[in-house]
Amino acid sequence: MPPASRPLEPPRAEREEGTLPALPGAQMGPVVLRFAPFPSGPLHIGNARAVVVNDEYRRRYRGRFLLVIDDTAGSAEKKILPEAYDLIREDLTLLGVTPDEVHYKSDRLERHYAFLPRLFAVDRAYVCLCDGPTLTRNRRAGIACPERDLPREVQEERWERMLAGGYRQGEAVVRLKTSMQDPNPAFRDRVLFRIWEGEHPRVGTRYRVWPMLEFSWAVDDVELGITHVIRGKDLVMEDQMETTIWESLGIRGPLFLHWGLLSVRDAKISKSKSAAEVLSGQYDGWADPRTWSFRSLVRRGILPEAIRSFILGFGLSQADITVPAEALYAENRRLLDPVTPRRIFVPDPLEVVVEDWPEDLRIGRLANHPERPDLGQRELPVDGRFLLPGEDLRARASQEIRLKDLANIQLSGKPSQGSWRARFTSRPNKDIPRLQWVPFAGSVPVSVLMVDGHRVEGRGESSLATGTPGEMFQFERFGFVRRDTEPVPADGTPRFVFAHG
RNA sequence: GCUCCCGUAGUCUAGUGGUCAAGGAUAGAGGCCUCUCGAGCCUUUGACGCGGGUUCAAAUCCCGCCGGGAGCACCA
Repeated sequence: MPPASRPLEPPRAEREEGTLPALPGAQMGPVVLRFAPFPSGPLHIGNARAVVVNDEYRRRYRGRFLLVIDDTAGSAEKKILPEAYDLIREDLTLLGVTPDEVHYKSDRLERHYAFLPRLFAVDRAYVCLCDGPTLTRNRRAGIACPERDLPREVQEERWERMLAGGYRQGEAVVRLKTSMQDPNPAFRDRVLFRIWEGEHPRVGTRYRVWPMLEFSWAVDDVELGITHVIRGKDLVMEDQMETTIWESLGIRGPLFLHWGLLSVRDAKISKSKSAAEVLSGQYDGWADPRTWSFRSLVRRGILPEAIRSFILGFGLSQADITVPAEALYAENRRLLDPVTPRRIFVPDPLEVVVEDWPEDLRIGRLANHPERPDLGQRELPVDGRFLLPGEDLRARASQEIRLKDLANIQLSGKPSQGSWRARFTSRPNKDIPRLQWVPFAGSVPVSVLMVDGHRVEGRGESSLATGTPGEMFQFERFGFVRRDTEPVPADGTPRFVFAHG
């Protein structure tokens, strides 16, 4: 009968609830949320908030969660990456989020086209024939475009001509009539449609007139029945645009809610840089830890549940925040620690020979978990020759140290001929530095991929040689690791990925 | 510069006029543990940006200031 131990199930699922405020005007059932990524790469930690918060509200209100791939034409700086369509869907699955519906912006152009005449009808849109620089200059100066007040018939005719290919890229745009005197220069007669003659990865060259984000959403949020748009406050001007459009038509749209900017201090979230490094082969694919993609986090053994509670802990505050990755690790550690077996890994191993090793001490018994006797133990044969972590060894060159769970030894200064000498002192536990060890004979090479992309090589206990990809261990005095799902290299060295300490 | 947003401990967050001499998490410090100087457990340090007002009473409401951030694209 094992003594009292921790519960088997990961603790504190209950902590998850209650951190997000109630959704204004929401009722059970009819709530419809959306997550709308631009397909330029896989989802990364920066998208986590949008996914988790919207999904959380879906769960709470038993509503619907729509994935709307925001794949309008983009720009030179923001290019669609064709494979991102699949990557994004896989990443949602990784997080345990299943969209109720999936839509593609690029499938909806006809709807956007069909909507625009409603704005002509209320005299709130016009076709502007200024070139780009002129448009910008006039906007800044508050000067109206000469085409602005041409009659509706002319606007509609020019619109038809745009659709028919009568203008080249850059020659015409459709603009919303707000006011050229609006105090916010950015808000003066923003562009609704522009011409783009490139080839789209999904719809090819079928369309040449593309809506801007704000207009497409003014249409889609209403047509898709979105009730709440919850996203970062960097998009507030888009709210204003949508609202302006709806008000001019007497349409009632969804409610907008925002959170402030979240940056993870230790994660350089440069999506474009990551993409470049991945595509050039500098990085180890989209799951390279340096990308901070969802898949890289999962590869490291960060549980979706940890990402969830990490995010939900921020609530919906509009303050801009910078959090250390440690906060995410703390969530993960809390879930992992109670259930994760311990193993021995010795980084940068150095040989230590204990010359007077006792004859009768031939087996080391190590608990698989310090607080879970029910998880059993394993036995390691010992003979006086060990591998110890180099860094610790050098720092304790002539001290007495404890081989954790085994015996105490006195190190005798500097190494000779590549190995260190030591004398056996005693067996019982002692309050001296405790180091992890592995028998010199019967250990295996182990490689651990760290967050910065470098590998720590070392030796581990022999049981690490084989196992199931994805299994988690805590390497004592090293950190939590996950057996890599990438193929084992030709030399057979088992590979792990470092999660955190 | 203009528009908008935000300001509770090192960091993140709870708090919507009294029950707050401000709660939690994480980090820090100290201790514990038949044994992780990197896990765990316990204890502990530490905060309402500043100045005015309103009120019997303000972290909570109002004004000003200071500080921080975002946006200002024919990108999303």
